[in-house]
Amino acid sequence: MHQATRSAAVAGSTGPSSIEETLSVTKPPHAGSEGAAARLRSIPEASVARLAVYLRKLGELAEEGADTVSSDELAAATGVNPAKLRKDLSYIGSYGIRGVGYEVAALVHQLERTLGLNHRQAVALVGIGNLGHALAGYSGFGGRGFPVAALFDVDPDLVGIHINGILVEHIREIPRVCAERGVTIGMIATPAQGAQAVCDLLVDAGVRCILNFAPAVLQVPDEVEVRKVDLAVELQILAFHVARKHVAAAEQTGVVNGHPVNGAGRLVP
Amino acid sequence: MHQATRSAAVAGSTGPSSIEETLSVTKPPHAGSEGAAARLRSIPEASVARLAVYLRKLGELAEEGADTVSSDELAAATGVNPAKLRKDLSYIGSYGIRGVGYEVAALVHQLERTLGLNHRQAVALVGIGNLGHALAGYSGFGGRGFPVAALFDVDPDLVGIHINGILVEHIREIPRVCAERGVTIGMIATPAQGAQAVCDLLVDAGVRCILNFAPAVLQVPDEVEVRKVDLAVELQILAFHVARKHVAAAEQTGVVNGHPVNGAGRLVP
DNA sequence: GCAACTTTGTGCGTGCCTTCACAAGCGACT
DNA sequence: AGTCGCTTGTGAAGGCACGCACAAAGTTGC
Repeated sequence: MHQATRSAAVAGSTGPSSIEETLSVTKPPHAGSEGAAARLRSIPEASVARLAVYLRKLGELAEEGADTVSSDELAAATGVNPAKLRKDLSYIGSYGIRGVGYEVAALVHQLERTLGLNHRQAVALVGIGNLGHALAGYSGFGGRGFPVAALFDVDPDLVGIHINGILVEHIREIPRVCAERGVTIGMIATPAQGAQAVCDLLVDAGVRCILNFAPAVLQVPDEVEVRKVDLAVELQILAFHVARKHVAAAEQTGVVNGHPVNGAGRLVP
Repeated sequence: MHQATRSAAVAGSTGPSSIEETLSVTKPPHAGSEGAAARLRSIPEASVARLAVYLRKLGELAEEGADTVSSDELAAATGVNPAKLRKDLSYIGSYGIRGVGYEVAALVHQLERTLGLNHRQAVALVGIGNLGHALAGYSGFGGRGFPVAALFDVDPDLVGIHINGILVEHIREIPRVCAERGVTIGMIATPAQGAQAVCDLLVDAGVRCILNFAPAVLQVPDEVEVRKVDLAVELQILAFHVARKHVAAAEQTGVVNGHPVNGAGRLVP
């Protein structure tokens, strides 16, 4: 494929690069360094994803004027097992009060610190097509500490226009612009063909975390983190469940769309 | 919360409702029914997601005129361990030829059958805002067997207009329109506040699979499958990794942004 | 027809994630 | 001050998924 030094980034729910470091908690002495570094490294990827969900709900609760929440309340509101929630929160420290619950404000603060939201993360978006245009205008980003700092495309009709006050520049400007504006996160919303080239540009520009919307598998160096959002795959997973429910229902009645089926789910001729 | 009879649908990568059925392969005799139904039910959710990725790559290979692929080739192209790929494919049956590989055309056919793509899945999209508009115009759906059959919103300025030739209708029409057009999959791209109400309408209309883009946890009956795509959470996960890499780099040099840090990653005053 | 090579299919060990269950701790009430 | 009730934090167990490594099976070459 591309190069042997590159690792394929699948980046589903189980991130590969974070797992291999997990054993570092077993590292011999290095005594006294039980601080943020060691703790951050040991949080399971699955828990990190949920921490972000807790944080959002806590924000709502804070606006409603809540002082404290119990793990049961927060778990119910976020659709999570209460024990799992407590374990998730225990990864970032003991900020709960037994017999009372968690202090909302304090927990929000700690979660934001853990998730790196105390620093603004400048985001660059490449690919101003259908989806890219929507992402560029999505208010949910800037409002949550992820200002879109740069837009890129190759289409001469798009380069030069402004979206939400941000200039669309040619992708050849990626290295310069990303360095100037301190971009830490890149989003790729190009067609599949161009995705790898854009990814290489971002990596060369020093971007180490990438959110990939293109239906392509990106090859990146080990130190780069890629997460993939694949809408077509999401729909296909749902289609699988539609089919599953369909067959399950057929087993009950023995009929699919008016045609009898045998045990193998095939139409009986 | 809403009702006790509803289960919270988190639906990350590990779907809850599909797992609990997995033991059904151990179900006593029912001899001879080792067909599609039992097989479909026992495929792990993680594998289903990868099957969709394999299918896309196989489609490309077919266009390039490839007759067969080995598991090693396909695994490299999709960023997956070859053994894992073979195990994934084994869930849908033995369609490989030892010493040769997999016949591309046959495998595509079997994957499409398993993923329920041999039937067209009509999709309804609710919420024609920023993101919804992009989704409505996203060519990746219709081209892959997921025609957008209906669009809904509450905004009177949007109801009545056409997008890609499809009329935007008021959400109060959801029950009628979804039934008429045989909608099997719903996509929710509304703001968080309205998501639950829209979800209830879809469920009442008979939709059993939902893709939720709204930053809200939906409460649904057990028989409904919800998958969530949360862009803000994706970015926060990446922000976590930015922070992690940042601290890791600081441990190497002992310096963050020109400020010395101690083992806990805090600035030394 | 036989041997050597290639590739699939899978049994098995390992490790992560989840969940249960309970001890420890904190507050309130008497 | 002591006791009761509630909630956190965590040890331990079970389940699922991953990946190695090898046997089974088919193909190619002689």
